[in-house]
Amino acid sequence: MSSHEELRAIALSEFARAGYAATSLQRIAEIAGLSKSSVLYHYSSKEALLDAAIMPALEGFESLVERLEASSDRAAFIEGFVDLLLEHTLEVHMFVNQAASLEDVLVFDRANAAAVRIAAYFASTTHSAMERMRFGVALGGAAYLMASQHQYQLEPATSIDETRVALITIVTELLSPVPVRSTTP
Amino acid sequence: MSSHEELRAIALSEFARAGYAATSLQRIAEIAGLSKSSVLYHYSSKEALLDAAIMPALEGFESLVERLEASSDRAAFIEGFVDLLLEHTLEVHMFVNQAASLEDVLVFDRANAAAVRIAAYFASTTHSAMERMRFGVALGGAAYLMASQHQYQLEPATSIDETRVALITIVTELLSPVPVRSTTP
DNA sequence: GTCTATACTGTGATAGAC
DNA sequence: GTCTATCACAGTATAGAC
Repeated sequence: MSSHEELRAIALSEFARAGYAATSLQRIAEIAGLSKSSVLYHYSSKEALLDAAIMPALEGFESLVERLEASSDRAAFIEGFVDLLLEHTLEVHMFVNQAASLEDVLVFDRANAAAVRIAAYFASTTHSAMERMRFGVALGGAAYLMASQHQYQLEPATSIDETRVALITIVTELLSPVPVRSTTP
Repeated sequence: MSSHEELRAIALSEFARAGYAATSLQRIAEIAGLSKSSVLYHYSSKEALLDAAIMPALEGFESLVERLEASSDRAAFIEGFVDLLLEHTLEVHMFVNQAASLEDVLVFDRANAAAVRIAAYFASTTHSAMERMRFGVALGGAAYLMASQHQYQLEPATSIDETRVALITIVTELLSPVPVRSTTP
């Protein structure tokens, strides 16, 4: 692995674990076995390192949103969303845990904007506050679950496939028209 | 409002908005119209200020967990949980967004521990991975929704009461035995 | 491509005057 | 209770030798 790629991986892992602000270039350099200056040779600034770490996941996310807006295919969106969560655990963790505090960073701006577009899309398909909140709980909950599974390891190791199927099921249920169970006796 | 209380309120708001690490004592002092030193007269350190900001919400959370463990009353727990979310929006926002990066801070340690106790409680009542994930999505999603509603204001101002009822409904549905809709035609 | 040395800024915190 | 002055330190970033 090139120094470039290795630094990106280290940065992503440390930014996700300890937080962007709390992670110094010094620490990243130490883990890589380099000096601070060498790190800054590969990436011209700390923020450039953050950009590089997040970018692939961000682009996947943005293209997912575009496909949803173009096709309105909800089932495909849900599958793509869950797959994105599973594939980019660390980046999701960062987004969930630090998007708020990094709102002035370009790459997080774009991620936030994409999230807003999803919210706007679902808001435009319904006028019920109840359904809008179901969307929020579903997508936020799935992302949050992935983010925290990465933190606490108390689950008896559910397999990736099992996780994937369960998440798709739960999100699909929440995004479907309300079953109105109580009013059909 | 006393300086003491005012500083606590400012700190909570800034920590939640910009993040703990990214908020300097200087900034808090400026907002309060004081000097850094005066801030440090009221709270002996930055972390002491964080403790004071979070403590009331944390105690409410811990007592909620204790009541759940003692009574196993799920409905009461869900109501209490949602009410806690609505009452302590800023603190929830902080917990969701920064618990990971502040794990070495005492007050967040306790909050994390309480969250783990909830997860352990629900894990002990079922052996199905599917149900465990439903718990995670429900509680995480509700907390995440509250945290992000505070960020983006794109919702057409859902009332507190409406929000409360919707959240309780959604969480209750997710924590109920799976309806198995597809296998009962 | 990697290093040492350095500049500069901002941080949390302390001491002591008022 | 609030201030100014000062501290020691860590932060990002740059310059230049090798």
